Amino acid sequence: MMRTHRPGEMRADHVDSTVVVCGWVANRRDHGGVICIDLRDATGSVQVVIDPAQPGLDVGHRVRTEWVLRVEGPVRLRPTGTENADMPTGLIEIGATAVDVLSESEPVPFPLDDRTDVDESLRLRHRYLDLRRVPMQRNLRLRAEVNLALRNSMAAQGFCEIETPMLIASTPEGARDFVVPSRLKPGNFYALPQSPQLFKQLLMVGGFDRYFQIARCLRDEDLRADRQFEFMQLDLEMSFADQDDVLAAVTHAVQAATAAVRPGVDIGEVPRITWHDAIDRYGSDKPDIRFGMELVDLGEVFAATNFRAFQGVGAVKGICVRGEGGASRSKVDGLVDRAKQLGAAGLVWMRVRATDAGVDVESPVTKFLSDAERSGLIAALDAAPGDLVLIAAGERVPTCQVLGQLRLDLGRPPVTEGLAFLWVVDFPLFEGLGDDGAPISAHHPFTMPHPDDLDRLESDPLSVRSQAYDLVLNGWELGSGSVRIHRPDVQQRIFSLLGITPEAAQGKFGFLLDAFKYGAPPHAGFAFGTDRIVAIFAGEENIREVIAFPKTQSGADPLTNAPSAIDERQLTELGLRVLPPKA
RNA sequence: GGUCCUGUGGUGCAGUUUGGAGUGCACGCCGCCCUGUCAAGGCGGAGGCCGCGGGUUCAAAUCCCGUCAGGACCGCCA
Repeated sequence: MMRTHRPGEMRADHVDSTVVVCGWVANRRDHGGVICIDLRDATGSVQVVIDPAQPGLDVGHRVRTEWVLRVEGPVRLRPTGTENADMPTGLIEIGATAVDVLSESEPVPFPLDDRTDVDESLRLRHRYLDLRRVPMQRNLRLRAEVNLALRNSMAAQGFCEIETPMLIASTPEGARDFVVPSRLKPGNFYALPQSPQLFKQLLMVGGFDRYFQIARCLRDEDLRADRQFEFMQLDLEMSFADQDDVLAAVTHAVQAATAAVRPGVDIGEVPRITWHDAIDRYGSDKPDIRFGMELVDLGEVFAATNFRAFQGVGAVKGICVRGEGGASRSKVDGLVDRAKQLGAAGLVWMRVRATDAGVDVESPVTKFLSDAERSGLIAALDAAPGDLVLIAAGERVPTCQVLGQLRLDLGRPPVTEGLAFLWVVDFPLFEGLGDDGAPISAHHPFTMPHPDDLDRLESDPLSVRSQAYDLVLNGWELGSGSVRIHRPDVQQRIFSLLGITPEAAQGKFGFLLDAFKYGAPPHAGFAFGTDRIVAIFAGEENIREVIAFPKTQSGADPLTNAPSAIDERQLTELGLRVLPPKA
């Protein structure tokens, strides 16, 4: 028998039983006549006490950190005064009667305690050691809990789990594809899926009603703290369902995931905000609603202003930063620079001060403002002495976005604080006009326009709302979905608006359009990134901390050295030749 | 493609602003001592391409240029 118990499970009620435990040496304290070892496995650690004078136990002096031991002996209460209240197993210890060295270890390249903040590339090069550390153990087990809860929730809601292929046809839309050369058809390529989007719609045509998958998605775009080449999504699609049905199903899943990792926490109904309101109030289509500092419209206050910068603009908006009125001039100048860097023409700042007459503002632009304007903006922003007011003016959406970013810079709580889910609904169907004058899909070209806006599709496309929606958590975009177009005539109108000819559409998505000829059910779906939701649950700002083997920012894996060159023979087999590097 | 930050014994840092001997701290490692510690303790010791290349200088970890690696961000991510 290899073991009878696990180190972290040992408690006082095991006293007097003889146990066998296995694990790694987390720490050793060799006092000469007595040796204390903390033996660790996935469950935690327990103190093993070795008397090296006993026969066969002098090996205790040789034992080093990260050696793998099998220890046999009675569990006993620690002598009075030597208990360790900081350890769950701190009341007891194992008095070793036999110690087998199962594996020796060279000195490890970095400490495996959780006090040391080790360089990340070193951690990744020895990820198998990093994984032994408490934070990675905790994060990956948390991730497994979330996956399990999501899967159980989907199953309980009657969704059928179906795998879709990894080797698919490349479509030029969207993100850059990873491609895989075909051996049997040299010169041709598969693409790795950016998402199972088209397949899940085909599954609806195929009569599967409710599909889900925890799917691997791949996009060859530059990496970020919240973006890897490969990432996981809870992907789902529902037939005979509308937007509310999808939102309810996804809400159920994230409620279950939250409850799994935060026992007793019920996120309740997830609030909804329209895209328009999100931009207006938070300057973002993924608002972090854990804190206030909302954007306030000052258009009325400055309707008749003599201040040039506020005249004839789409919007004048302000935020009130509580208690920042004492900010240094250099900090305030930094905010102005930041606003300009974000594309604003400028940023007006005002310190709110108490005066004999009440409250007033102090700013380089005060002389351009009337008494009514100053009191009006103070009232509109509910500003109090000691506050800092920031005002931007210009085209509505970009102006809101600049203030929205400043709001985050100045007020965003740490990632570990709070869970604020939010639905953002009524996205515009198109996000703008391309260079060729044709509108650009905000979501993807299969998104159903809002029924009330359908008749403006051709006349005023940019005003058309879509039945697309995003799920946001603490200001992170978790995922998005939409009601899909299932009618060929509507799809055709969208394609022609987008400047996609019927021939081009047939070439790119012909199989989907063909499928829709044979009785496509109305359907809608969603997908959200599980790496991101797990990272937030884990209190990590970086999804690499919740991925077992992530890539670096340059897309490399320091552990396996991917990507790497391949043999000439492999290239020949695939009909490929590598070009010399650009000079 | 771009902006910014970082790179110093195995690890984490200080030293770089103002050039002057690889100087320092903590951990780890090796040896000896030690019967109750738990980040054990005491004594002793080993360990350096200061990321790499070039330049300036009598002299470069330090200044300049380039480059590589890691990170944050912009672009990009239907």
